[in-house]
Parts: sequence; structure tokens; C-alpha cells
Amino acid sequence: MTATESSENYLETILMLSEKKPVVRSVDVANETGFRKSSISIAMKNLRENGYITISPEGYISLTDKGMDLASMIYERHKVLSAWFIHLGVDPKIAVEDACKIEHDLSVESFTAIKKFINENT
Amino acid sequence: MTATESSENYLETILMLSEKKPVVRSVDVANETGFRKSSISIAMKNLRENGYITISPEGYISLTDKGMDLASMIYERHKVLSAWFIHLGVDPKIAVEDACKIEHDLSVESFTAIKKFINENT
DNA sequence: AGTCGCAGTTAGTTTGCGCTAACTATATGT
DNA sequence: ACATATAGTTAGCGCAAACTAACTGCGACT
Repeated sequence: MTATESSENYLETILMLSEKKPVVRSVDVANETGFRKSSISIAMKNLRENGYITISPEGYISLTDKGMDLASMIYERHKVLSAWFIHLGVDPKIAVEDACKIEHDLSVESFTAIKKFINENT
Repeated sequence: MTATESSENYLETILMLSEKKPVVRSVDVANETGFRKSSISIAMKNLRENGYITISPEGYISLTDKGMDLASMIYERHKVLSAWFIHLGVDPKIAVEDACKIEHDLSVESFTAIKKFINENT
């Protein structure tokens, strides 16, 4: 029962938004990601049922410990990878798009190795 | 009408096998990838209908120019990325698995930048 | 009271991609 | 001649993840 790529992306988005806004609602996730609110509604239901988030009666979304662990791992990858691509001269918009895709696919081993390498060589 | 990740993987597999064997058939792709031959049959039909491969009456699969372009691009990414991960100390098996995933996701810009960087720093 | 907009949900559809099961066709060995 | 193995196809299933359309519920204005 491991989270899918889309679940990981939603968790990351929730974490990112929670750093910018006092509360995060479904509609905020929809606006940020560009998906329809119906799609987000179903996705949030899944995340809730799998113990990644809680939703208050007002509709405010919070990450559980489990959700925060996953979200912060993905978010760190996102930041490290996009910064590195930008450092290599890639257009920032494209760098972020690419980071967004590969951040889900790397094993712990490879990401750790890349991160170590970046830290030692920049 | 751009090729999906699974299509790209099949094209890459066909190219890889064609370097090792005189002919490549559906069943060879099935054995290599671990998917069922029925799944491969349908996938090869798709690749054929989209102009990426041709299949002889004997069942021998050939890449078209279009198919070869895509296959060799993906295969190059695979080799560059997996070699680099291995160079960074990642277990070869894991390095290959990771390369197999991210090779489809990188933009031309980012891959070019990474490749250039690797060439200048190894 | 009525209407408007915003937030969220639900039903039903589509697409991609794997699967099993059952079939055909061809070759090969006894 | 017949059984077996190999290669390929087809039908039908299931799941994930997006979509549209239509609904509820709520607050705010006029």
C-alpha cells in the first residue's frame, strides 16, 4: 500500500501551500495544481482514507505525521533537484517541471548519492 | 500523439535486444520485460499502428526511422544516467532501475545539461 | 425572500496499461 | 496420425487518475 505518484504530488502541494497560507483547502490544491476540484475531492478522500491527511469540519487540510514524512521527503527532493538543474543552466520553469516528475522515481540510494555529490561539488 | 512511457520502454527494449539477437519477436520482448505476451501483443499492435515499428510476416520486429529516433534517444539516456549513478556509488541494479524510470521524464534541456556536466566532471 | 458565488461531493465517462483465460496456427517429435 | 510446445491474438476484467455535469450547502448581498 505505497502512495502513488499523484498522491505524493498532492501531499507535496499541501505542504508547499501550508508554508504560504494559514490554511489549505481542497480548492487551494485545485488552483495550485490546475486539476478540477472534483478530481481533488476524490484525491483528498483517498489521502484521508489512507491516513496521510485529516480534514477539519471547515474543510481545512492537515498533514498527519505519516503524510508529513512523505511530503517533506518529496519536497526536499523537489528543491534539491530543481536547484541543481537551474545551477546547470536549465530554464527555471523547465527545471521545476522536470524535478516534479523525477522526484517520485528516484530510489533513496540514488537520491542520496546525487545530493551528496551536489553538496560536494557546488 | 506523443508516445507514452510504456511505449518508450518497449521501443528501448526492442533496440537493446536487436543489439544482442539477430531478430526480435514479441515473445523476446515479453521475456525481457517480464510482461505477459498478451500485453506485449497489444503493445506491439499500438506501436505498429503509430508508426514506430513494422512486423514481418514471420513476426520479426523492426524499428522504423521514427521508432529508432525515439528508441535511441531513450537508450542513450538510459546508458548515460545509469552509468552516472553507478559512478556515484549506487548499486548497479538500483542504478539501472532508477535510470529506467527517469529517462522518460527529463526534458531535452535538462538531460543535455546533465550530460554536459557529467562529461566535464568525470 | 430570492439570487448569486464559492466550496465540496457524487455519478458516470475516458484512457492507459497491466492481467487471465481461451483461442488459432505452426512446427516438432514419437 | 497425434500429442506437445511455441508464438501470437482476442475478449473481457480491474485499477488509477483524470474529466464533465449536476447536485448540495452556505454565506452575502439587495
